[in-house]
Amino acid sequence: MSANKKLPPLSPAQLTADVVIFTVDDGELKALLINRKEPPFSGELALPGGFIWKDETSSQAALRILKSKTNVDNVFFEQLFTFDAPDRDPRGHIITVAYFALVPSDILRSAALKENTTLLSVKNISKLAFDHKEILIYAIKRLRSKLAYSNIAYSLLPRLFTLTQLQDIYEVILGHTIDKRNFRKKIASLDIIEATNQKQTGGRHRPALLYKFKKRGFTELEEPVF
Amino acid sequence: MSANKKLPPLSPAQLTADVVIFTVDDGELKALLINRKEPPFSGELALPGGFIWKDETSSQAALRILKSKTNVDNVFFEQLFTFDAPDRDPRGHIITVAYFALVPSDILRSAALKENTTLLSVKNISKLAFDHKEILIYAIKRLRSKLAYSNIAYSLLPRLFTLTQLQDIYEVILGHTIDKRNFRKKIASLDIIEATNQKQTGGRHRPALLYKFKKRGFTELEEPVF
DNA sequence: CCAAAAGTGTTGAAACTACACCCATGG
DNA sequence: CCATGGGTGTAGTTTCAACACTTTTGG
Repeated sequence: MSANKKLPPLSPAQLTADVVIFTVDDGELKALLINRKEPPFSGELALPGGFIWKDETSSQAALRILKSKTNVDNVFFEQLFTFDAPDRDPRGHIITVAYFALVPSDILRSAALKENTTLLSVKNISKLAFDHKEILIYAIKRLRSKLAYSNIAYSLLPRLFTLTQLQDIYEVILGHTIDKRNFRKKIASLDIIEATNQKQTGGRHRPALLYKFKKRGFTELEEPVF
Repeated sequence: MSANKKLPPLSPAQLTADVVIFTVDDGELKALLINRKEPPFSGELALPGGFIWKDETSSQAALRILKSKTNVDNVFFEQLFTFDAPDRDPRGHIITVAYFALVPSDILRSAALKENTTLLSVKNISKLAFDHKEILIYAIKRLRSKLAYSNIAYSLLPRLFTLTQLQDIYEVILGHTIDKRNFRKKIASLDIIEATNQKQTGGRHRPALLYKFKKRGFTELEEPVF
């Protein structure tokens, strides 16, 4: 912010917001993608995103985009990184503030029923429009470290859930299996969830106790969960 | 990036880059600040920063600013966060991509001799121009977690240093003392530094062995250093 | 010889890892 | 009664935290 006597030409960049919307579904980490109908990159897959409007912050724009795709806005959501490589958009100097959000799979599955929208396992995403693959890789990395050091799993599960469902979230995102007894001991010691008196119904096996998060909102942890 | 049939008005934001330049000096964490000579916030302290020029990325702008203040550019440096609250700059909608850098204290001390430039302990920074206090607080938080999980201390020390100097870095930034023997055991187990055959001279006490980082470049660690 | 910082090991506590069997339900 | 996933404890190992004295130099 220092003053310049003779001002050099300033960057006329336009601003967009892109949102990586994750869920864990069917044992896989998936992201919501849009099948682009217009150039550039027509016919390719891209992250949901759009231009930031006047009198709107990037965070408001990202939330608007999230809500337009999923109808939810009370989920975990944070700014990731700003991408501004000069050649990232063929239309010119367009920079993007990337965000990521975590949404329970039942909500995202119905969202993906909309036209042009798909829910894809990150393992099967080979190429995306713009630099969106790079954004996605960055988002996965951030997701892993946030999951290990916070309670954000609350944002991937329904209000009531079983310990096995919770463990699946951790195993899928961290990418390795975890011993069931050790996982339960660790989660109990973190004091972030509590048992309810309800049980899961419908399985042909012993019904699981249902748990809930003590706080459905971001809480940082002192020690990692595996 | 979805196409809009009727485009709403887009944000005409201008872009700046601000850089939090840290050092550890005299047992304190300090940041390089500029005494502003022109409005807005004339006479107040601010982070070094400036408008992003045409055909320049935010990272290039931040490095340009860093180099103009310190004459170094081979130090640890990364993007922090993008701040775009609509009222953050009284001149209008100006958003900033914030970066942070770590510079050895001898270099920053001479840099701070320039006019309008000062090196201030973060404990003594009460108020800054714009939202720069918020940016500084965010940077300190990021610095703490990066320090604990990487080798970035290399960027705060000369090429050769003593174990006590290294320990001081950790104690000052993490904000608590560390047992000397435990610190040395932990650092040794991380395998990121190695002893040289040189010794520190000049103290009226037993000379300390000088060490160097095996790699002077960012390396992520698996386990935290305290 | 004195002051000052460098350097070095051990022990008890806590946390982590690996591991196997019984339980409750639906079909 | 069988298949399926739910639920639970212990022992060995590793890591962590606390703690005090000897060494080397300069003045």
